[in-house]
Amino acid sequence: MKTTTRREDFLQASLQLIHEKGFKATTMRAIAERMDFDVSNSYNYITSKQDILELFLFRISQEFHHAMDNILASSYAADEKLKQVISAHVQVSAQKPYEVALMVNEWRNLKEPKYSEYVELRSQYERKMSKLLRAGIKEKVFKQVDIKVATAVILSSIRWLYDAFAKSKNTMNPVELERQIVALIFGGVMR
Amino acid sequence: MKTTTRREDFLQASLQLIHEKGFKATTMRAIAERMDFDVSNSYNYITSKQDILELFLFRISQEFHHAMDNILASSYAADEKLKQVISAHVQVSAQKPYEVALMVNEWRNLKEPKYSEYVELRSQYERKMSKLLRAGIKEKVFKQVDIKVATAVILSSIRWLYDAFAKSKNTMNPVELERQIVALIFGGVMR
DNA sequence: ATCAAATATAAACAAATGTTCATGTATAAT
DNA sequence: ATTATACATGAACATTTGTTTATATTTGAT
Repeated sequence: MKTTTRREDFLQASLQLIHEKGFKATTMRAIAERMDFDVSNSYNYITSKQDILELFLFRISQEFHHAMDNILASSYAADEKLKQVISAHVQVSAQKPYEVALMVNEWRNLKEPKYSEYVELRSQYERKMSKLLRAGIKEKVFKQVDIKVATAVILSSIRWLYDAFAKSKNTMNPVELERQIVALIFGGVMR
Repeated sequence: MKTTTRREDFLQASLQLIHEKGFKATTMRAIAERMDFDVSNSYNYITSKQDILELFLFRISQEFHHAMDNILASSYAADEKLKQVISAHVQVSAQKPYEVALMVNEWRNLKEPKYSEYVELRSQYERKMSKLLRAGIKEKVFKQVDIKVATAVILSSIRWLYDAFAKSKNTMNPVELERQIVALIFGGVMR
């Protein structure tokens, strides 16, 4: 079977390099060099450098949205939903740390109109999280916290995950990690 | 009195622009244009573009370290210390949101040896937070959480603050914000 | 009024960068 | 064997970018 590997290899090399150096600092020549061919050949696989970024960013964003949508549409209680959202973040961060890294660090490098599109997706995701929290408060499973603050705190508190997995893919146990994080977000640090 | 305003104006314009566009995307010409003078004149105030970044980054980093050190050296209990660390983050983020933004987003653009220096400062800060948490667990005021995870979660959960203040300098009330965040980190979301 | 420091301009530079074009070679299906 | 498709090369391009150099003007203290 032909897995059209060449293009995928190129994209993986790009992803790796962008993660290492940042999007702006990653030159087309550097990617080509890592693939052991000339710069110009890169344009047989993509039509512009921006393409690479857009490709990864919108794909991984969609993945998060899908997970979130399925969880919200379930009949679980709000606390179980929140647990599952956290679980999804841990799992995606574990399986695709470099893509998540782009989501955290490189989305600013998108150009219009993709930039605005992406910012909107990001806002939508935040709104979905807010919705979950609001429901949980109404269900009386969550405290009466400020929704905006809680949304920011919770989403922000899991944004470092990709870094832990990017550094050590094997040593980390996603299941135990999830347990720890859920414990903290649910119950805080105080005894 | 002479407030040597010219250089400071230049640096403020730089900071503003870097916050807007990112360090790499901010050109010396763009800064000069905002100051209404020629590019070359910029080099009467700095010796290189890197200088600008280093200047802001190490200055603000020191500010956080100072605050943390004073808190750790106090005789407060661990939970009160943690509260004060959070308070310091809120205040610095409120007063210098653009500098904090650089700390979050642009430190990767430092070049060696400053890059390694900065990464070390960052690690030190994390270690100080871990120390605080470890003490709190021993004092039995904190739960027996995983120190590494708790450090990452807590520090990460307050990294968005600068953004809230950069967007709306006046509408945000730092005191109330601090209260909300402390409540979440101390007690979690569950009722 | 003089003189030094601060502030500004104009021109030029070397290097880096994304991208294109014309062309060539390997591969696999017909 | 022919042909279409995938994969590759080399040269060249127009811009952009950080920085330097030489020189001028403004400003404030003496």
